[in-house]
Amino acid sequence: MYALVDCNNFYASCERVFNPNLQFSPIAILSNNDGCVISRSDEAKALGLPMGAPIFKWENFCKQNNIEILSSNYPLYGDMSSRTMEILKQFTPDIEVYSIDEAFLKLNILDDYNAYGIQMRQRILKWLGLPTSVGIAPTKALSKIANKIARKYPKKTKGVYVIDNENKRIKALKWTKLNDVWGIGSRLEKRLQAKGCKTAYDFIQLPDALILKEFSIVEWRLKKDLQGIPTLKLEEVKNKQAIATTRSFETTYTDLNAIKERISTFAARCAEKLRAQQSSCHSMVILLRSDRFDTSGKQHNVSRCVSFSYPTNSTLTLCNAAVKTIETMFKAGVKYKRAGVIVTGLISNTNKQLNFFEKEDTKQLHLMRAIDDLNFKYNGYKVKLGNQDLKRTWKMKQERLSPKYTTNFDEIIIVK
DNA sequence: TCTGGGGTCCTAGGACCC
DNA sequence: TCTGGGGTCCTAGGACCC
Repeated sequence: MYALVDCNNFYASCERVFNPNLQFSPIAILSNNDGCVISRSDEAKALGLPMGAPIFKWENFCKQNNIEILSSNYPLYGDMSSRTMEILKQFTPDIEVYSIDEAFLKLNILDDYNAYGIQMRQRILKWLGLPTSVGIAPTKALSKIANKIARKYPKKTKGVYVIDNENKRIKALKWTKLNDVWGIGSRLEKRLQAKGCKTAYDFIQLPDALILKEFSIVEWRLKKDLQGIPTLKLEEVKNKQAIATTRSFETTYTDLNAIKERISTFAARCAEKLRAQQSSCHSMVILLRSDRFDTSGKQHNVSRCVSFSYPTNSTLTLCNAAVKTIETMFKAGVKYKRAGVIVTGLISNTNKQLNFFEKEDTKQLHLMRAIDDLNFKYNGYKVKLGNQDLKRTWKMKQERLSPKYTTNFDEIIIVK
């Protein structure tokens, strides 16, 4: 059996743990740059504040309804997340950390799955103060649905729901709307509706042959999983395949130089992330996007891939390539709103293959180590390249940030 | 004035190989 | 008139996830 353990309203719940004043008030957490709402407490949901609401349009609404608005505090959430996962690992080593706030567990116990789920839930609540929902079923896709039921009916289920027989499975599938199925997004929902499907149950009535012919192997696997035939397995902990640094700008840019400065910083950040996990990349994708909300402006969305002759994690190499590439992508007259760098083809430093004709520049390796050491030592005062945004005229908007209670001694909670 | 960011997986099509 | 088949690798783009 598989269990899916999911923290309820994770970001909002993390804030509550350390700030009792928020215990009963509606809360909304904002995205980077304080742009839109990405997490809400149950009270805020009940008031009608939608997910993804751009805050500038909903500011008054929040004020009228006394919704507390907070900037996102990723150091706090990341730390609370790893504490949650540590607790779950006490129950089984077979765990897949699926996202910051949820994990799949493979359970091999003989009886009473419900009691087991209750135990997991209570331990996380008691030790961390975080409420969770637990769904248990024979497959991953079904455990997602069980989880949704537990979440939807907290009183009746006490936060834990187990699908352990055919009746429950069929009932759950008929209850689940297409769009609520894990793996069915809005596009797929439309295509399935055209086939006459409304619920997950309707979807699994479609014949295998039709699914393979008109959809793909992905949907076929999903169908099997929903039928109770385990097809989606627990994913091993594996190295990342890509590392990204992408941002929306706080304003739009029409000036190539400004974009070059930003893209150079994104590339530098990717290089730092690579070095931190002791790996290198052999290619890099540069993205450039115009303002999608500016309907009158010219739209221009491009991405371009660059390959290196041998795997690298040097800030110099990545920044230079990124800046050179962006020059070829930029179109004058377009208002650009977002850009990013993604490094792919990641390989561990210990077994990277060098090019036969070129020697790895060891000087650069030493330089990078020196830069990383300095940046670590003088936290906040970074050594940067000349083509990065040295003046740093922009800054991330985080006007309502809570303290880093668990990861910074200066911000630790004070008990009076 | 102000609309997130970081990932994964799949497919199609082209280039190239024997 | 007739011109194979099977494979890999790469890139771009789409869809989906939280």
